[in-house]
Amino acid sequence: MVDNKLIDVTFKKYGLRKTSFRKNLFELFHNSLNSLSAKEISLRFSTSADKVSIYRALDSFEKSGLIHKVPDKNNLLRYSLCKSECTPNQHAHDHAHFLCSVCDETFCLDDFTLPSTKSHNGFLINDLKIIMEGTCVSCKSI
Amino acid sequence: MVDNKLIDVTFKKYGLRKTSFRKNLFELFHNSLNSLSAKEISLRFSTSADKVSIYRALDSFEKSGLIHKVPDKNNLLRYSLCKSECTPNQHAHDHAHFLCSVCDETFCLDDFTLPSTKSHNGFLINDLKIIMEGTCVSCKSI
DNA sequence: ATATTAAACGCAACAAAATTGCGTTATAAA
DNA sequence: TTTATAACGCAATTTTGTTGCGTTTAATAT
Repeated sequence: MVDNKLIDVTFKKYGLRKTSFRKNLFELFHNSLNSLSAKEISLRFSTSADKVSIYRALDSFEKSGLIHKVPDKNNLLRYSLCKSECTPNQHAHDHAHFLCSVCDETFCLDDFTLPSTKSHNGFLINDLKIIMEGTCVSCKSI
Repeated sequence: MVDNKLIDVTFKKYGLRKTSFRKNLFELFHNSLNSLSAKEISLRFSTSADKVSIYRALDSFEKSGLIHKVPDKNNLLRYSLCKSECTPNQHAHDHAHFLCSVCDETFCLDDFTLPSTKSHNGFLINDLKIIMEGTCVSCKSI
């Protein structure tokens, strides 16, 4: 369960309306160790949430800078909670993403440092991502 | 236009049947500077190619090691021609991928070296990709 | 050259993911 | 409390990719 104060502060910071659905969605992200797809979100809601609301909420959360897209093994839309430093315009994701070949989950490896380059052969680089594939900690030990 | 000898050699190497459709598809990849999605392929064929044939050919080309999946800005299946060193089992893609925010195209940056790590915090890394976003050379100069 | 066999084709149907439209409801601000 | 607007929820639609299956075509053996 997430503290009401955190919800207030967060929603205010990101300029989001506090509807009960979006508060639940935020809680879900907050309590999830890794990323979420629309389908996973749908399954985790007891009261069946409309998929359109899910998609629109995700879109809105992303635009505000609260969550960010992460890669997915099956090309699904998939999101993770942003770090507190992120703003709508500037995301501070200096971490790598890890896709587990066994469980298909996506993990953020927060402490993996990315190379910092601004351009390469005339290509202007605004954003650089590292995506790893392999076996995650949990699946390794099975 | 691609030389018939190249087609012969390539299809033999990768164990592919020389159907007229697949020869055209190979030519298309060979003449493309960057990557192709199923939709783009479809549009580039004058004689409307069946989409199922496109998907199956792409799958077959990929499995043989002739082409490889590249990331796409809109979560589409997207492929690029492999380097000659690639085999069905082992791909030698030590390059970064660049996604242009303006034209949505994906480019392979062949000479961008990737870090080589085999594990991180208990995660076993089989494959590591770098994806850059920004403005490509062509779009920059517009 | 011809027959054989197995892959590739092409069409229809299907499935999953995501989007659009629109009238209704709920939130934030005036 | 009123008002403007964002969010909701339902249906319908679009887009992307897949499966099934009978037919065709290419590679191999005869």
